[in-house]
Amino acid sequence: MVRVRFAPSPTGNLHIGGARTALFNWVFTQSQKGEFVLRIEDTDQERSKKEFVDEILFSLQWLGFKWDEIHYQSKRFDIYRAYADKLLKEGKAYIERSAEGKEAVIFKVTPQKIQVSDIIRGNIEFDASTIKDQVLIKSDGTPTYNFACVVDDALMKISHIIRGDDHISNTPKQVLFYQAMGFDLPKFAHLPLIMGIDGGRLSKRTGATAISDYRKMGYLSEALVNYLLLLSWAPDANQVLISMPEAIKQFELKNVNKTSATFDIKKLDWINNQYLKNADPEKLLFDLLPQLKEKKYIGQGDFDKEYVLKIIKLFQPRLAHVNDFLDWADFFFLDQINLDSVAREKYLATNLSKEFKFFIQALEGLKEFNVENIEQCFRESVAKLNLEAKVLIHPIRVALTGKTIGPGLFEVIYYLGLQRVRDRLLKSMEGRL
RNA sequence: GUCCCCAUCGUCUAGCCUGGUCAGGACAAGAGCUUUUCAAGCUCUCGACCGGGGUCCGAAUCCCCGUGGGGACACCA
Repeated sequence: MVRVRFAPSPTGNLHIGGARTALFNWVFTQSQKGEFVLRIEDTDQERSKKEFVDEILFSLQWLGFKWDEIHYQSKRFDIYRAYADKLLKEGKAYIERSAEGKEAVIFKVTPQKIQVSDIIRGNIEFDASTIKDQVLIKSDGTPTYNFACVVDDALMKISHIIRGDDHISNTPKQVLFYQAMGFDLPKFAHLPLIMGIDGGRLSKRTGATAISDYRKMGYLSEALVNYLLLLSWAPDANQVLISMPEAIKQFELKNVNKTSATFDIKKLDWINNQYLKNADPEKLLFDLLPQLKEKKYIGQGDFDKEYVLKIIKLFQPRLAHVNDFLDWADFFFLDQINLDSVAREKYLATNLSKEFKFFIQALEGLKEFNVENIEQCFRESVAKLNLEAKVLIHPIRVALTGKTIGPGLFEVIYYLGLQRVRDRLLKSMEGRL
C-alpha cells in the first residue's frame, strides 16, 4: 500500500513551495491509489501557531487535496521519548547534561558510508564521518525534527517520502535513525526547489506569498495547481493545460526533473486566463459576491443575478484574475463612472454633441434594442454623418465606460440599456461626467 | 570552509536512459492582422544545448575536468 505524507510546520502559511510538495505527493498517491497522510510538525512550541494550522488546512482543501489521516506531533511526545529511551538502553545514544542540569538525548553517529537511493536522483552517497552526533530529545524534552520525523514516518507506515531538495542532507541522518531503531527504509524522492524569478530563493517579492493570498488575488485553484504541475514535470507531448484526472493518469515520479524551476507569475496569469475563459460564470459570481457587495456594485439583499452573470460572461475571455472584473466592469454597476483622465484627454476633448445626439435619436428609434440592431444603427448613423466608425466609437466608449478598453461597444450599449446610454452621453456633452 | 545536488531559448520544458530527424512546443518579448479598443483571438519574428578535453565515422545525448547556480551543515522545521 502506497502511503505518502505531507508534513508542514505551522510556523508560517502554506506557500508555493509547500503547495508544490503537497501537490506532487497528492498526484503520486492518487496515481497509485494510495493514501495521503497529513502531519502537522508542531514540535516548536514557541513558533507554532493555530492560525497557521488553519491557513494550511484551508489552503490544502482549496487546492483540492484530501487527507486520509491527520496527526499532530505535539500530541506524540511520549512516543518519541519511548524510542529515545530504547536507543539509550541499547547504548546507541547517550545523555548530555547542560550547565543548568538539563538533560538532552544525543545519538551516537558511527563513521560509515551511507547510500541513499532516490527515485528522482538515483544513488547519493554520504560519509557519516562528516556528520556529528545528533540530538534526539532537546533539553526541554521536545524531540528534534529529524528524530520525530523518522519515528513518525516509520510508525505511520509511510512508503514514499516525497519532499523538497533542501532535505537531501537530512536524509543520511535519518537513514542512521531508521537503522538504529530497526525500521525498514521508505523510498525517497527529492523534488527540486522552486526558485524566484531573480534566481534566488522564493521570497515575498518573488512568490513566497501564502496560498490563501493567491486565492484573494483572483487565481483559480485549478489554474494554480496546473501551473505548479508544470514545474519540474511535463505531461506527455508537453501538454500545457492539463486537468487533475489527466495528470494523475500520466504522472510518474521517476519522470520528475532534477533541475530546479523558476516561478514565473506571467505564465501563471496566462494559465489562469485559460481557465477563467472556460469557468462556470456561476462559480465566478460566487467568488466575486463578497467584493461585489462590499464595493456596492450590488445590494446586500436580492440582486439581478441573471444580469450579473451576463456581464461576467462578457468579460470572461479577458480576465487574467477573477477580481480584474471589479476594476473593468465597474461602469455596469455604478451610477457615477470612473473617468480615466488620459482617456478623456484623448477622446472627449473635441465637441461631439451633434453626433452624440444624432446617435441617441437613432437608438431611440429602434424597434428592438439588441446587439445586432445597435450595431446596424450605429453603422448607419456614422454613414449619414459621413464619419469613420472609429471617430465615434472611441469617444462613445469613453463616455459610457470611462475607459479606452473593454468589451465590444455594441454589447456594452446593449447591456447598459438605452436609459443609461442616453444619460451618460448627455452628461458627457455637458461635461458632467 | 566542508558535504551534497543541478546545468537545453529571458522563463517552463521535449529530446538524454537505448548517440545519427534544420534541437520541437508553451509563456514572455517584438511585428502585423482583426478597418471597434485590448487586456481577448489569429499570423509571423527573435531566441538555447555553460566551457574544455576525451570515446566514436558521428555527441545536446556517454566519460573526465573546470566553471556557474542551488541546497545543507542548529537543542528551527
